[in-house]
Formats: sequence, structure tokens, C-alpha cells
Amino acid sequence: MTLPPDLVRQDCSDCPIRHRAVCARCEPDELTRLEEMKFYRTYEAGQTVAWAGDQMDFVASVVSGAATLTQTMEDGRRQMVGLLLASDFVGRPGRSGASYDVVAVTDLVMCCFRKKPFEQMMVTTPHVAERLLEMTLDELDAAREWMLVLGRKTAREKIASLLAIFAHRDAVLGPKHTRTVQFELPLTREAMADYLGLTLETVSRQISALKREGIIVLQGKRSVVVPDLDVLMEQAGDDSDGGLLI
Amino acid sequence: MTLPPDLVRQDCSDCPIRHRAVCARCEPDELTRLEEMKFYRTYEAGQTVAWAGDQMDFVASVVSGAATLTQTMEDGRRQMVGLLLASDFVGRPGRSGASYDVVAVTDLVMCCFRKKPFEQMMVTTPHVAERLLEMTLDELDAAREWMLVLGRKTAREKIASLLAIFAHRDAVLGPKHTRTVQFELPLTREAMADYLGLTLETVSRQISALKREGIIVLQGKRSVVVPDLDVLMEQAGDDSDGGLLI
DNA sequence: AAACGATGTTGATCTGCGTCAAAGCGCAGG
DNA sequence: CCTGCGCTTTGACGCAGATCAACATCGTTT
Repeated sequence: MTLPPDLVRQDCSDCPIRHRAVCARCEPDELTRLEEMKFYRTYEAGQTVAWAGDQMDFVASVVSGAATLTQTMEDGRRQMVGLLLASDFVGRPGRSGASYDVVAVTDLVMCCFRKKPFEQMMVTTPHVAERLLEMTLDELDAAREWMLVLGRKTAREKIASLLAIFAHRDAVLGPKHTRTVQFELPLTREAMADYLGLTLETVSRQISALKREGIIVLQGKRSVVVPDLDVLMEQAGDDSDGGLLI
Repeated sequence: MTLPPDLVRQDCSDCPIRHRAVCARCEPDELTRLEEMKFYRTYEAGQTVAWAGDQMDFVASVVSGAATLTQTMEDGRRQMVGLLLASDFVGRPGRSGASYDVVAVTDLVMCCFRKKPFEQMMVTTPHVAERLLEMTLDELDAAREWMLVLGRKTAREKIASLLAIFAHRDAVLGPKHTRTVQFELPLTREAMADYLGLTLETVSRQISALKREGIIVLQGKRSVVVPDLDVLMEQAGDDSDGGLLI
């Protein structure tokens, strides 16, 4: 699932967005057009970006921070259906409203493009349209990967799978020859539970168990050190690399 | 989630494919090009169309029958991640291999397009590229809808949700003023279990319970009559119409 | 018609995770 | 400094659904 090198060739001007960016592959003049329709938005942790059904007049890439996409049933049961980390894209060209509740779970900076001109650009610029299809296919793969987690994995495997995602996406790597990584959990226990189809108590218990067994080390509540990533991946009961998730 | 009327304007020549078809919106000369790269394949129930990782040299629409996309863990746990019914599209332009096991679960007819020329056509024909993005977005919505089912619904709600999908997609409707529908189950109990993240015993028990309560009536093992669709939908614990699933 | 395999049903028992409850921890505000 | 609040941890208990097992049904083969 790593992108071919030519996709990281171009950066989104001053955005620190490198891979998965819509503007990868764009020519200089196309980048200029993107620049013109670009603006930034910031949200505080806990703030709602959009409710399901709201008009969204922009599409965006996450610059820093994390946001979640969630669905809620009438009786309050919630399921997270997407997790947006740095460089992820959100918004549906050709669809007016948000399909899910979008909530910032940490302080969040997004690089936004007004939807109208962005859609016009898509029509004329095959690069952008292609890239968007690719990104959507990646998201679809990630969603389907997650269906396996939700439908068939045990609580412990679910937690390990989620930690593996953070380890791959946000991790500070240790010395190259080790498999040690360190990262900050962007989610509360409750949000993790919503992602994994568990209760927050079960999430807490499983994390405690992993800690007790030395598979992870906690520094405070949110900072996680994984002494050996291979050992964690074993717990996820998985052949994939955990890198699929969007 | 019903498509706007202009999308059902054009048919795929002699294919009985109407909505969701790639060729909806195409001009006559574009349809001619599609005709040239088109061919049919048939599979028997149980036959494998492609294993995950296999090269697939075509993309296709289902003409009749049903197929499933499944993922399998090393220890044999399986999760279905997609269900292909008449008019659904399968195959990823721009990706060489199948991402999942594709298996015909009933006798299956597919209208295939050779991948190479199809991809070339995508580049030059915005209709097709647009339509493909739309279809992929629909699939993504369906996958996310299903994440809620897998993560948060009870066994009974899961079964009702699945029956509701068949009722919406494949049903023979009763007299217009009633909410009675009738359809054939394309899946075995085991396949339903794989879709729902349950065991086949639980599926069987829940179907028996729905039968006992008169919410469904079985004629043989596979033919289902739903006397009142609203009553079934209530059991699904859901606000959506069950029509999202691809 | 007997034998067989694939599919489905039903019962008895077990267990992983949910539910309910209480208490610990860290931090912002008075 | 204390207080209150949001988040987390831990314990006790119960239940939905998994597991194990037996049997029923039906279509196919011989």
C-alpha cells in the first residue's frame, strides 16, 4: 500500500502534506489553480466539523491532528467508520452533504478547497480525478479491512490492530535496526471503543493486559512505546501490515 | 440512494443492466466502443472467479446471480466484505490483482470488459471515469454502513438488516398498497454468517425466531416471504432504508 | 431404494465481553 | 489549597452468542 515514488514528487506548496495528497502528480500551473482555491481551517479538540447531512462547501486534507467519522443509531449506539490522520482526505466531490458526523478529536488543521472550483477542476484535470479515484479505492480497501476486524477479531486482536495503525501512521521510530516505535494515542478509550465495536471498559482492560505483559509500555495515559512491533503485530492475528487504514 | 433518472437512460446494449451500470450516461459512439471490448462469462454456484492476489484482466458487471468478496485469516476465520448482486460492478481499474476472494454463490453471469482497453477509455471518456468514482463512493458508503452492522448490532438486528437488503434489491413486490415482498435467499446460512460476523448456528436460530414470530414466512429453505416490510425494518434497528449495500 | 454428502435445525453448555458500580487520577478554575 | 469534572481503571456479575454435539432434510449417486 505504499505509494509509488512519483506520487510523492510534488508537495502541496506550503502544506506539509506529502503522500495521498490530491495534488500529487499535478503540473505547476495546476498547483497554482489549487493554491487559489485553498484555505485553512482549524478546530479545537472535541469540535464538530460537520454533522451528517450538513452541507459541506469544501473538501480538505488533514494537515495535522486527527478527526473521526462516526455513525449513530437512534438509541445512541455509535460506530466510528473512518479515522482521519495527517494527509488524509475528506469530502465527496459530487455529493452535497456530509455522510457522517465529522469530529475533531485533537486540535486539527485542515487544508480546504472550495468545492465548486475543485469540482470544476476535476472535470478538466485528469490528474486530480484519477488521484481522487485512487484515494477512494484506498479508503474502500481500508473500510473492508476494518470489516474483518469488526466481524471476526477478538477484543485483544482489535486493540492490537488499532495500535498497529497508529504505529504505522504516526510513529517515531527507534534506531533503525530495532523494531521499537513510540507514538501518542489521538483517541480516548471511548473513541477507541467506538472504532472497535467494544465498550470503553473492555478497551481499558485489554490495554492494561498488554501493558502487564510488556507488549506495550505506557508513559502517562496517552503516550505508547512498543518495544517490538513484531510482537504487537502477532497479537493482531493478522497477515497485513496494518498500513491500509485511512 | 436512488440514482437520478438520467443515469438509467442508457442501457448496456443487450445487457439487462440498468442502474449503477458503467455505461449509464454514455453517448452512442462510446457505447459502441464498450461493445467492442465486452464479453460474457458464466460461473456455476460455488466456483471461484478469482483468488485474492490473482491477476484479473477484466472488470465486470453482474448480469444475474450473486457473488461474494471474502477475506480469510490464517486460522480460517472468514469475513465477507462485499456482496455482488445483479447490476453491481467488480474490478479495480488501475489495480492489477483482485484484493479479495471472489466466489460465485449462485449460478452467475457477468458482463466483462477487458481491462486494458477499458482503462484507456477511462482516460479519454470523462463519463466513464465519473461514473466509476460515483460507484466507488457508493461502495464505500455501503461498506461503512456495514461497519455499523458488524460493530454495534445484535444478532437479530444483523439478520433483519441482511434480509432487508435482499428485500430491496431482489424482491418481487406484492400488490402496491401492501408492504409484502418475496425473494430467494442467494446465500447459505454459512455465507450469511460470514457476512454478519456470526456463526451459522446463530443465523439459523435467529431465522427460526423470526419465522416463529411471523415476521417472515419460509417456503422451503431459501424462499422468503415478508408479510410486512415495515415490521422487518423495525427489527433491523435502523433508520436507513437498507438499500445502500452494494 | 439405499447410501451419501451438503445443508439446515435444535439442544446443552461454556465464555468473552457487556453491564453496573465504585474508586483513582490529573488538571482547570475558584 | 480544595473542589469538581473528565477520563481511566478495576471488580463483580450476567447474558448473548460461540462451541460442541446430535439429528433432520433433501438432492444426488449408485
